[in-house]
Amino acid sequence: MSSEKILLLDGNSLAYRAFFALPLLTNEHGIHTNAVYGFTLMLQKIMEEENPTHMLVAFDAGKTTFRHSTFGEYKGGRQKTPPELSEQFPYVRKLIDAYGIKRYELEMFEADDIIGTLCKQAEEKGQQVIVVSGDKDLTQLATENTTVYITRKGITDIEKYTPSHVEEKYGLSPLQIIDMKGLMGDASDNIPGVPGVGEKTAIKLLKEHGSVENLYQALDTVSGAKLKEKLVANEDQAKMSKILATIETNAPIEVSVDDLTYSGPNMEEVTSVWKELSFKTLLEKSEYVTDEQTRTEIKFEVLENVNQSILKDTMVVHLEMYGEQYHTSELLGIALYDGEKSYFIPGSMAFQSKAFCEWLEDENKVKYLVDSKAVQAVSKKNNVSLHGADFDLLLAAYIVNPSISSEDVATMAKEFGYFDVLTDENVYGKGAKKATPELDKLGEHASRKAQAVWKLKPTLEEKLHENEQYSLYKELELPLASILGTMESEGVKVEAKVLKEMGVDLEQKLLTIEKDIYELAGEEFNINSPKQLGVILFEKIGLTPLKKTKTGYSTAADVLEKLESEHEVISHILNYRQLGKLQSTYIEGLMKEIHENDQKIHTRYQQALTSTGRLSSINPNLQNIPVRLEEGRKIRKAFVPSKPDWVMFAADYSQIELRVLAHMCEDEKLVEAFNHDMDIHTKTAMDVFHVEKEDVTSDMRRAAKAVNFGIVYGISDYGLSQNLNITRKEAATFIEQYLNSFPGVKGYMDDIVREAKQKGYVTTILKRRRYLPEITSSNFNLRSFAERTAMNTPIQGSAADIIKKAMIDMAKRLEEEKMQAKMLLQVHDELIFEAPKEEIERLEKIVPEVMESAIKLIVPLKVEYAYGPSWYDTK
DNA sequence: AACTTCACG
DNA sequence: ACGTACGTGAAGTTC
Repeated sequence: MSSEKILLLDGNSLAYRAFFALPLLTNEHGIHTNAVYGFTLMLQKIMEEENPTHMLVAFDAGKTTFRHSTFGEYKGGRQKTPPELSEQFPYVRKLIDAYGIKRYELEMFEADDIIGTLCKQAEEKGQQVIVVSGDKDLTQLATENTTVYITRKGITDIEKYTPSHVEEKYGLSPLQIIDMKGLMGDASDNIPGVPGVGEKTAIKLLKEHGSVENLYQALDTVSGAKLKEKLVANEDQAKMSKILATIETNAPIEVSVDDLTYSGPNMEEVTSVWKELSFKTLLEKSEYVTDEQTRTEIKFEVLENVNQSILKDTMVVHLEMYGEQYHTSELLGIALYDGEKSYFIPGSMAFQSKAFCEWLEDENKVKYLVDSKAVQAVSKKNNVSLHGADFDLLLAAYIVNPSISSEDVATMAKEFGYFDVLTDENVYGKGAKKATPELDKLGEHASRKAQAVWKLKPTLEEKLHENEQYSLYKELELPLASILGTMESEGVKVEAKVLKEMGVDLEQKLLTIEKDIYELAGEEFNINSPKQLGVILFEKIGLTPLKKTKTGYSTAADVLEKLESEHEVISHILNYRQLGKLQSTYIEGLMKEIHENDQKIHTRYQQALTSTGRLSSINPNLQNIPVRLEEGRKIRKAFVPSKPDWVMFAADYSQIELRVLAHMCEDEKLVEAFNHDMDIHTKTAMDVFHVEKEDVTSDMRRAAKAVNFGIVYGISDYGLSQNLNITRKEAATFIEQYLNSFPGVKGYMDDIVREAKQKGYVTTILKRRRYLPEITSSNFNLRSFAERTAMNTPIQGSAADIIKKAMIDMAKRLEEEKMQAKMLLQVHDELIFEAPKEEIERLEKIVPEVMESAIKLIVPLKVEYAYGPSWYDTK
């Protein structure tokens, strides 16, 4: 017997199995990938275990097969292949090609028949044959030389059918499997068999008689009158069923076993398909990708300090910091790369180098960076201003696809097909084991990052151009990074004393409320534990639970508010929660973040995180400082100017999201409302409730306001009903009335969802993109969510575009006017400045002017502003 | 690390 | 029939 081993796979069946075994995964371009992924895992495993010399994947060619001429309803009544699966077949084929595996399909024949035919040919050649499928019918092919692998639950779990295993399982020979199918039929293929005969009876009959034909010859000896009757009545059908179940082993195929030699995968092509489909786990695990040996070696020179001679006109500069908190963390070293040579300067000495600082400041020296905002912030701390930032890897990757959202160079690089860099976690370790590596390793890591930036620049820039996003990236995000870095580094002064006094006061109040609650509850417990609180309220006191969470009773504020009249303790709990939040998050939390040296808080803006284009703020979050309730709003009294005789100045866009909506949908009434600067909620109430302005009650206005919010969020009757505490039906009526009153809005909502389905993504005014793979999902929830996102993202994202542009214009204007005023914070639709009193008059003119003209819409933008001795007073 | 709650736009 | 309003971050509890 030859040492050749042939692997014959049933492509359709395995892809089906994979599809139903795995949840519906998608990559960022909206392609479903679960079937391809599962197929890949099976393929990897089986090839590793079997090491075949020959391979083929067979596919079904079309709907009609030769079996249909025997039985028209063959495979009738089958559910249509879900579109989520059919769209994956091209990728399965592509992957097979990349592996260098032959594939074949033949008109009028099924994959089974191709496999059966090749199976016999291979056996004749003396090859060992392995057939892999998810379909048990294939077990009829098992012989001494052929083993049939059938997938079990999951994807990589297989059952191996040799003739003896078939015997063991059914008490039949492999060929008798066909007879068995003939008698019992097969619901999935719509093979009728003999009605009333199932697996048990079929096996029993075949054990006695051997085959369908023998059975019918000896029908008299069959015991059981009813059974005999059924067999007689369905003789033709049984014989036909057997024919249908028989795999053709003599199909007119045009390939022969000799064509199927397999010489191993082309891993470059395989990984490129993996990249396309975002198979991150496979890419990470792949030796090809992560093995030290396959990673190209890099050279870098360690320098004591920066000398003039290495500083070129164009370079990558990368600051390697310990962790992401660059405001406080240690600068471990600086990597420089000029396209040929890599340098690493350990420690923070580089900023001592006059040559380096001057080079950073020189706008004619072109810099490529990983994160230009971080470099700007750190530079500013060293009294240096970064100029000439020309490429920012983090921002470029984010604009191409905001869902990437990793700050790690290796993770970003991998997305774009570059693998010669390690993850920070790999180099530093994680959790308790996290530590700075030795100099060599650190230098190599930083240098690899620097080189990755250089190599990735053309790839990303090409992608940006292709998507028409280059100017969004280069003229909006990149200059903004520098401004944000400066704002972060500038920081905002916070009076610890003010917070502390509030804290003492709160402490007292909390203790009192705590005592009251314990008394009313009749026992002491942890009020901060929803679980314990739930037991007290809903079991001990016996209130009615109105809502449940995954883990138990919901004790969220909206639930408690509905129970307020039921028991006295509720209002105390709500009060306790409110004050507790202030104490822990805002008093204690913020005090921890005040820097010793300058009494300031330096937040970090995440410029490459949100999927809509907004910024986010962390360590601490300064975008959610209380304002709605007076007690909380007092926190803002601690936010003060950094210099005596300066004031805080805040300006915010009024109704920016609804104005953006008006701009995009061009609804006549909405546009007119803004052109006349009407109160938009009142106007909405007038149109929805068909009343005159004078007759709009406060409740009507409140409802209209909620509807407007709903419109911006991607309206749903349920959401609105929750918000307004009305029934879903009433909410649905509101929405209908709204959309009838503003037909342009309805048109926009319909169009944007249709567009998202067609393109797979939505865009903002400045061509920011968000991919929405789930918009074509057959899962109602996933699809609905994607549809609401499709409606909301262009609105929220365009508003983000506008304020970002305003920030750039504002920074420029302040510089041109040589003003001292500083932009300190951005809170989505507002900008907060500090300025000397003398500049206020000019700011009152400049800020609204600049913000209102940031981006021209078909409706005016409106800015309101206020100033005072603290952030609290800017109302 | 997941869940719940709540602060903001 | 399905069950959710969009986008965030931080704190505290529980597993």
